[in-house]
Amino acid sequence: MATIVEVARLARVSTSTVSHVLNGTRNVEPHTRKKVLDAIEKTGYRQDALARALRRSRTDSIGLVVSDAGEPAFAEMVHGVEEAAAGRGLTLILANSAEDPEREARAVETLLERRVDGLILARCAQSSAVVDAHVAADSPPVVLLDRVFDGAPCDQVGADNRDSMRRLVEHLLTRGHRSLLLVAGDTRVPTLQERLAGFQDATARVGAAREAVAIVEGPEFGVVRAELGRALGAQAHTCVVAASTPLAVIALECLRDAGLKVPDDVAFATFDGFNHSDLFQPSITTVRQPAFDMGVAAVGLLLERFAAPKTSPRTTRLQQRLELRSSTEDFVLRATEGATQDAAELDASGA
Amino acid sequence: MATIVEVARLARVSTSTVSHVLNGTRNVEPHTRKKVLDAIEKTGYRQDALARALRRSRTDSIGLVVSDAGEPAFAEMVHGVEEAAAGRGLTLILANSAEDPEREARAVETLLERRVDGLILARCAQSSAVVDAHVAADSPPVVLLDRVFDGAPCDQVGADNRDSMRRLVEHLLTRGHRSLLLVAGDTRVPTLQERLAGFQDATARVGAAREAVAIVEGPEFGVVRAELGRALGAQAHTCVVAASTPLAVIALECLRDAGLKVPDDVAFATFDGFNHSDLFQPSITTVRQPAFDMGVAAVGLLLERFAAPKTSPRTTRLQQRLELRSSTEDFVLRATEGATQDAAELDASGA
DNA sequence: CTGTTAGCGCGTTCAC
DNA sequence: GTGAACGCGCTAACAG
Repeated sequence: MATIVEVARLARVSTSTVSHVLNGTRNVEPHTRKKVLDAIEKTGYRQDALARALRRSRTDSIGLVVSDAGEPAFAEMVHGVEEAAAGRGLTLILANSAEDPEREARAVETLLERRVDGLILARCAQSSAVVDAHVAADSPPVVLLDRVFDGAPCDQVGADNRDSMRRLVEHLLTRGHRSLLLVAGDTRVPTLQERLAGFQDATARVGAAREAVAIVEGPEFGVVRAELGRALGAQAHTCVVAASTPLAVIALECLRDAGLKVPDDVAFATFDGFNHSDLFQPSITTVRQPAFDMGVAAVGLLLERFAAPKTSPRTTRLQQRLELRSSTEDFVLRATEGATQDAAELDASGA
Repeated sequence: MATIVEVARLARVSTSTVSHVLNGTRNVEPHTRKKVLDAIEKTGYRQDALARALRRSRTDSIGLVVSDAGEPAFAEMVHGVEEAAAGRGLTLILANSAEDPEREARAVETLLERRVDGLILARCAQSSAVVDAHVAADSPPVVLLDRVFDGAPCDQVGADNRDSMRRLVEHLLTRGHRSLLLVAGDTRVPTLQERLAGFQDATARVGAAREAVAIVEGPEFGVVRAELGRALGAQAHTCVVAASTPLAVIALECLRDAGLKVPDDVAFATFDGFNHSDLFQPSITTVRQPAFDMGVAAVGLLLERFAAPKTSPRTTRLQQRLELRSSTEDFVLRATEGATQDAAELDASGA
């Protein structure tokens, strides 16, 4: 590979002139400029981003660490981040922690060694103190993605999980459901914690029938599955709500094993959801995360942070879309008087 | 950030000793070693990957360009590449060409500027000559992923598309189908070209009923959709086969619009497919691409290429899994004599 | 076993 | 408008 020196020699100018032609950083006579460009063409010269970065102490790259590259929602965030980054001339270094705090810490370390200009982190459930330290140190700037929390010392992009879950459950209540089962999962994860809170917000309003509301939570998928199986046997719920796609998979499997059909026997709704839900049965009511846009927004925050390093941290919450489908809409409640009455009240109160 | 010089000063040794402690590249006395480690601890020193790479002329990074980061199959490949790369101490720079030759060329250029040690390319349909040139130049080493072709001047990882399609169609023929419709898509894409060839391999054996076999191809999804709508109206096919997930989506929509139910009115099968197909109806017979493993294999080839730069290019074809589901298995052919007879023949011939 | 030093390729002063 | 020279932080070759 040709270097800038060879280009300069061939063009009979100094390396600094070549550099200035390349970067447009000062005026150069059209004639010499042409000589330089010709020499570049002739030698097939290509800038060395390494040397350039070393000298400028800027890499024009950002790092992204996701907690589960296999999950479609995260894949979409990656997609969004790549799109936005490429659009701004930033290259993307991608790492996957696979929900392993140790791998996450190593990934962050590697990215810092590579001197990324900024860092976007979708942290894992039990993120290590090492990572926290870097987040707080904030050099380079960090944006937390998806799993955000109040009072974080840096910029964040999340979804309005609590609100969306509340809206979803209120809708279900309006339709007359009183016996709901939430598959909440690992509530140490902020996202799932927020969704649980939203569920409680909504169900708290129906004091009377509250004993009919059940919540299955736990960090282990196996445990959740077992408990869910028990819960489904113990009581007939009219609607099951899953707080994420993996949990929805477990729930749907459990329902199938229990011989319960959606929506004939029980209604069903989930967060995140499945692609192309409209094409398949059961067609599932879904709170859809704007995953791509969240990735884009994260890059946006990072760039604004580059421009204004001192301003105080901001949190962006993107709105989720409630996609109503037959899994809840076609479920026919055998209306008891109480339920119908409650529903009427809720409607009247404008939920 | 502390540099190696400060560490050396604090430890009262030379920078080269620090370097050797860091890299384990020569023996150093336990005592001085400890001094160095303490100094590193105290200063919070971290290696600068940029300077290191510049000096060693190796970045320990690889570049990956995919043609559609939004497609789950590619997302899985990315996942596999990341996993394998991280496992070998390589960081991954990701770019998405979004099926745009120009973006692809820019992405490759950027990765070369960043001096990646190797390049993995899932090229877009109309890959530019610029990219071809780099592939041929082979510095750094290139591995073609997914969209491979005979006689490529570099290593490749693909799937056995032709074989798998042949197996799928032979299975369908065995079940008595004679009137098949293939949604082939953009046959300039090697993958789809191979699947089309496999389809023809299999159907060529049933000479008699051949006029019943239809193929819808074309680079534009919109055109495919329109043609498919016409084809479905023109003739009653017993089975529709989609050559990829996006095509499957179009096909399922067209079938729905035509009022045809899967599998009651028509059987259906696809390549790549949808996640969690077992949980939904229609539950679709799918030729599943080992996307993750393909990503892993690509990194493997790259590493072997690092070790042996001169050996001639190799192509790895990973086997695809045929997942039979109710979309084909529950379809009941109103058996004409001819069909049953043909099926018996095929069975006897051991397809 | 340890230190000195040259340069990897570039951008950027500071002179002219 | 142009060029010479320095240094970003590190490793490798050589010297002791």
